[in-house]
Amino acid sequence: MNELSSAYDPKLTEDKIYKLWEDSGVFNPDNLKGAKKPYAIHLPPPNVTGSLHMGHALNATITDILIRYHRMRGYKAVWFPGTDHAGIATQSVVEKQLKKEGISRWDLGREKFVEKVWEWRNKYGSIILDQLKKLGVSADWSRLRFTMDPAYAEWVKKVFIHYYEKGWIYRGKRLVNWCTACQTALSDLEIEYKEEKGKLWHIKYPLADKSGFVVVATTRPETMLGDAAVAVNPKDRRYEKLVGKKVLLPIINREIPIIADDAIDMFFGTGAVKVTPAHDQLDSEIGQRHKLPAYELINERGKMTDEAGKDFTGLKIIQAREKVVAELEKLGLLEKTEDLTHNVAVCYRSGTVLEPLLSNQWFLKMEKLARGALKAVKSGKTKIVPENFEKPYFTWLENVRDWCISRQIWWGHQLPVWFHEPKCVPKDGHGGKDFDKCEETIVSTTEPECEYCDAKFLQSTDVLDTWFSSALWPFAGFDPKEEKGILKQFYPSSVLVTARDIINLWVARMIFSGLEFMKKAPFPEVLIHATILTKEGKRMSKSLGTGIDPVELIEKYGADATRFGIIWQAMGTQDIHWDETAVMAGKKFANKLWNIARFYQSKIGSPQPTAHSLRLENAEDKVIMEKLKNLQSAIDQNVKSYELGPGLHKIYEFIWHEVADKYIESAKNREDENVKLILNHLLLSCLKLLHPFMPFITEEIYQRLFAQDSRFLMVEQCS
RNA sequence: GCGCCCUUAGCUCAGUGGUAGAGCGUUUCAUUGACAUUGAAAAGGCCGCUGGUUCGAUCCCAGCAGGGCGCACCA
Repeated sequence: MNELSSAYDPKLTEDKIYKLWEDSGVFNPDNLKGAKKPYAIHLPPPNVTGSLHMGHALNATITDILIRYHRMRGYKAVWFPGTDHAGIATQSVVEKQLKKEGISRWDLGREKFVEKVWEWRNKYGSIILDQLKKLGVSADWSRLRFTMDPAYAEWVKKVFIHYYEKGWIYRGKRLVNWCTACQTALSDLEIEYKEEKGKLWHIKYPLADKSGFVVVATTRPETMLGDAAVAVNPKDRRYEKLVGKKVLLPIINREIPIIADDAIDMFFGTGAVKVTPAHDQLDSEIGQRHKLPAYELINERGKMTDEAGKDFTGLKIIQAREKVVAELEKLGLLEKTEDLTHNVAVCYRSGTVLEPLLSNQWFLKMEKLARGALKAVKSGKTKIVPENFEKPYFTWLENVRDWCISRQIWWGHQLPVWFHEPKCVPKDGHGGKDFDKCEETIVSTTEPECEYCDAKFLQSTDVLDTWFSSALWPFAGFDPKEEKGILKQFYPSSVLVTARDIINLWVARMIFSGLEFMKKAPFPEVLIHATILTKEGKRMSKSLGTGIDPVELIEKYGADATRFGIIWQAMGTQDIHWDETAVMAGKKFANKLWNIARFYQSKIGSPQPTAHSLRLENAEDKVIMEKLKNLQSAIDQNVKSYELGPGLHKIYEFIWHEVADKYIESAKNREDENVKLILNHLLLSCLKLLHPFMPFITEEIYQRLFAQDSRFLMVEQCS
């Protein structure tokens, strides 16, 4: 038992202690002898787009506290870690990196590009794991998963085929949100809105009978080339007499009808709206109601098509807009131009303005799945903590549209869909027969063979929405040899710890996937934790330079201090305005604890008999023991209701101001034996209480002062 | 437009139907004592505003103002 140095140095402790834990195998529940009741949490798999930020650190710290707390209390606790391939997000960071070298993904081709992304994921995947380990995360690394592991991929295919066979997956040409930069469709949840200053052009559409004009207001004049109607509100008196008449669409010179539709807001613009069914969500709905044709003006590259007319074909959207405006001006049909600030839909990854356009995509019918997910929460089988996050969950599920699950990117799970070659290849000796019987599309885990001819099937080049695979996280991708056993023991898991921004994107989809494939919701509780913002209340982001790297804090103050600083501020679900002084307080607190241990070492030396022999004759002994008892049950209560910040504040208060400032100060003047027993009991109890929050220093002190040898870890000493 | 949340010390935040609390910062004093990453103390608050309920409101209720977030709209 070496003497403790006068100041605690996390650098001399943390790596050594982490190795001790890893070597002991206690992170793997199979090695927890005697533990019975399962306690399981799945790490929300971080995207392999880059390194972890404070949000991950908060999530990981909360989870580690819950896991360690339960492991210490005899639960068979397991934390399943892993990472997410994060389709579009990862693809786009790799593309950006390539762009710096002047290469596009098209230059490389699909196969080589995907290799590059794998290289990226290997690099960042391991950086992420190192970061988690530095924080002290006690996850079961022997069961690390990645959402593109072979076993995971098998599940993804199985799930797709299951839905397909139920008739819930269909392919259709629908209006989707198209990102011209990422060259892919996006789901409704992948849209973000950006406020932008634009213009509102008022355009005169001449009535076909030459009796006057209808003025429409638009922010996108170029789409007039694809107008199929002008719509007004049926209650709008101004246009009452015009409904049913026709206008002559300028430039294109197409006669289009004036129709009445309830969706039109009488008070915006002129109350008359140009309807472009192929390039606007609302217009598309109006188009369907009124059976209007959809003229596809804009292609997937964001350029005008032939349909836009000779003068416009091939122009970029902005060029087409300028040209249309110029033409209208020339024709004297531009009434006026107003400035307007409005929100434009942008891609959540590239920030590019999204184009609504018609595209062949695969959709998953949401009706029944959404109903199940709604019921799970409404019935209380799955609780969202705190409750107020239930409302947005309900609202989304109640109004959800079918989920566009196909993406035109290269990084991800290719759809298990196979298309017959365009032409049949006669089988030897059987030429020319039965070709029309060939299946055009087959859904299958493996490459199918045509029954009727020798043509090959080509796999769909689309990949699945990344959330289609993350939705399976609570049950997919385990080693097939032990999958059954793991799911039997640890499905459903005990709680899901996550951030509010992915409640619908991820949590809702895990719930309905779990219900569909495991017949049970994947977790009884969803803990929604705070979001960490800058001190000024701004979003932390790498690109804005407002991000903080948890590893820098760990280097500077130590992992325990970092965890302390995070949890110290995590008082509820209120956003955290990050304050580094809390981490400094953590560092000081670690040193305080260390010096309590030094005092113990110098005054008492060796471990004392345990609490059974305590006699409480002295008043201050009674008081401190009473306070300890109260603290212990308060912490149990706090952890149970996920109030980790308040719990930590109480432990801090007790250790610093009760144990150190009061009890130890008075103990200095005492010579009796009882004070040694009490101090022994106090220090050990404090280590146990604090261990889930600050695992390194507590383990280090425990190893130095209490453990008989290094096979004895805090984890096994605290039930 | 609909919904949720926030407003308490200089800063970041707790908290309770009955003298208002922490961390950091500030000021004063102490000093080699387990710890200067220390101890003792102090200053600093119409607990956003206006009404209501109550013997009593920072807390409960209503309204207002300011800030944040989500959803919808954004022609």
